Amino acid sequence: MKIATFNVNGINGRLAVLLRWLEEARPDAVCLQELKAPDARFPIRAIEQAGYGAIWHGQKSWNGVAILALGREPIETRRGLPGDPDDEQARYIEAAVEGLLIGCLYLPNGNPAPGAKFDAKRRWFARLAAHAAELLALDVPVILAGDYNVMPTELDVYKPERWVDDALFRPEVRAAFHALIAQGWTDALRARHPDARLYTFWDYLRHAFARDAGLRLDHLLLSPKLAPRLSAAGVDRAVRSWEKASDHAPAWIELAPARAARRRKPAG
DNA sequence: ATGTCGTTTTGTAAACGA
Repeated sequence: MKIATFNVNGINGRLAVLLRWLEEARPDAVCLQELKAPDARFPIRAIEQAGYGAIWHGQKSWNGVAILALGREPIETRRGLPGDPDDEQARYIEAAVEGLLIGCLYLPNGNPAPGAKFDAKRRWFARLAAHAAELLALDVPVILAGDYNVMPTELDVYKPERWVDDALFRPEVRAAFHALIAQGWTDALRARHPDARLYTFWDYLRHAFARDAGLRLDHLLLSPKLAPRLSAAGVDRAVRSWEKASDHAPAWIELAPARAARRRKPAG
């Protein structure tokens, strides 16, 4: 089973890119972020014609998240992150797909830092951690995928010293990410590629992609029940080079069938 | 600072957020 996350940066402006990638990659489930469209303008017909069922949580101009499932309808379990009734930004949606609970998230950018936006990012992160802990307590297979707007370590930044004061890399935000991991989650791409420079985002400015001046911002976190099934992970870098590309590339994982996880190798 | 996208609108150019 292949599961991907992709910040599309405008689902209507990038529809041709999304459809081409769906056709080529054929992921079984997809988390999308930055739809930048209200619910009524989600291109559900084109998505269905590509073979996918979908649920979405849209918003005019900004944010917006969706979950796609190949050949089936995702069963929505949550819309919006709990913990703040005044939060009206469309940044979280959750669904059951093929026995898997999938949380799709778009964490606030938080710039400029310090400031009100940075404080809001930290509060949203705290709410995510609280909800993530509740998901772990369910003791079911869970994946939390999306644009976390965090580079977890220096290996995830083309030039770390330039980013130390940025909301995407400040110590408070990295600490929040590592505290989340410490709950028991597995950062799937890093688990499969411990030493590789893997980026999922390249700025439109200053020919960042041509220079490979990238950041790893998009992450797939696996619950303990799911982590043993991780068989492959990667980034579809080429998508970033396509015409009218998003500034993010899709990140993906492959999971072995559930029964394979029960086979244990002898210790040692 | 740089400078590039998609989006929206007291709209076809400028602002905003990323």
